Amino acid sequence: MTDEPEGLRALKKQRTRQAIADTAIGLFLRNGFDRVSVAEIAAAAEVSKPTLFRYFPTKEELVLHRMADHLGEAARVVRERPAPLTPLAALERHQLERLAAHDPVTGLCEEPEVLAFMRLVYDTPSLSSHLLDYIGHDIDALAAALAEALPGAGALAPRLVAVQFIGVRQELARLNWQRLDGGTPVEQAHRLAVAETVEAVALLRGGAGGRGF
Amino acid sequence: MTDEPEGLRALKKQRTRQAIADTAIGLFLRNGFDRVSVAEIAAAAEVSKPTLFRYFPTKEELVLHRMADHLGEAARVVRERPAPLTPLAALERHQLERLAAHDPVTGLCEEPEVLAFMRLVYDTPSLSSHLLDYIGHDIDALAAALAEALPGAGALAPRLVAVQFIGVRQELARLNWQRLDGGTPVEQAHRLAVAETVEAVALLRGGAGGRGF
DNA sequence: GAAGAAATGCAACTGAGTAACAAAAGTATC
DNA sequence: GATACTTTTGTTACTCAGTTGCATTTCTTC
Repeated sequence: MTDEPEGLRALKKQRTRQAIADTAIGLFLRNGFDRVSVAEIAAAAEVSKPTLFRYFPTKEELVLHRMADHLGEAARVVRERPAPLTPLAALERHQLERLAAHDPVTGLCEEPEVLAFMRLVYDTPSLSSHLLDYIGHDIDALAAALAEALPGAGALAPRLVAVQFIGVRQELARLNWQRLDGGTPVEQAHRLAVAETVEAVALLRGGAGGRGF
Repeated sequence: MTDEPEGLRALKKQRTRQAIADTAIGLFLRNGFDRVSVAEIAAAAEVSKPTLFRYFPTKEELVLHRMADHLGEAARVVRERPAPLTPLAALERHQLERLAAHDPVTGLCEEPEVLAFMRLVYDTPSLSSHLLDYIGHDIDALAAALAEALPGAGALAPRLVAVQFIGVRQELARLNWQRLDGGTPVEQAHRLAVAETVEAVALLRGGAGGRGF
């Protein structure tokens, strides 16, 4: 999976990177993103400011890199789907599985640290703004995978479907988090999330026309 | 429409604002967004730096405020649609009208300054990133209008349809611009844009299921 | 025309991000 | 195990976006 170039040097790099990110997120959660300076973070992590920026290109990346792992997940799901499944069916199944596992990417995770982390991202404009950039790459990847899966569909439809699916997925994740953060019990939130996911995919599959739109 | 609080003071304010924005965009088009500092802009516009920031909250706004006029247009179209039209039908008709008028918002405008302006926005990461924030507000407004138009639809479906429509509209606009910027003649680009708009709305209305997704 | 309000300029500041260069630490070679 | 080489780090100083406080000018109002 991930290259482990081994050696003492690489090990220390990983540790430093982890230490910086942990320190930063800890401070952000305690005091708010805008009220912590990178200089403070660097000092708390016992590292100089230039070093900090050698590990993370921007202040926002200190937070958002944790979400980068799941980038391109939708595209992978489409590519690796078993033969009988349509792309949308595979995406739906995968999404339901992630919901059942209470995976943070779905927004449905009751862990207090995760909830606080998501609140940090959603409540900080510069973070949620940057998050949209990530999502853009996700759309690109999914569009490519869809075009590959349906060679006869042209270039436009896959792109549009990718925009729609990723947009909807993101919207549902935000909704899931909002409910949990608002105090809704997990089991209830999970039932709602499942129902909404099924409804959303049905909407994507069957269109909005039949519903009066 | 727009308040005109009259008076010599208000007039000068409008003029100053216009002068600052024009100066800034001129410099950006000439040298690139990242290679012009706000200090330069302020100097060229014969204004101090704090004054510049009293008119525009960020460097990006100097460019993007020109797109703010059309914010909430989709929501308005839905609210003011004539009785027999469904929301999607009204949005489609309006979009086709804007295309016929070669309205810059559609991306289909051959004016060299407009083309260059859009290139500036699309090719500058911090600008296209900020543009997404605008679009977010557009989605919110359309979601509200759709929920109003279909009281029985619940809260979820209107939101999802809004996400889908605005996302798709944006994608098509980018495509239109790319073609014109790449040298495609306007008439041809217009025909393609019309066809794609119709196809996109058909996709939204009828769903992706029937197309193998 | 004078009093009050609003807009501007000036100077100095904070905070993100970068560049140059020197010091230190890890790796490889004999 | 010392030596030469490469990578990582710290220090200092810088650029640039955006802000603040205060004095000054400019418009409005009476």
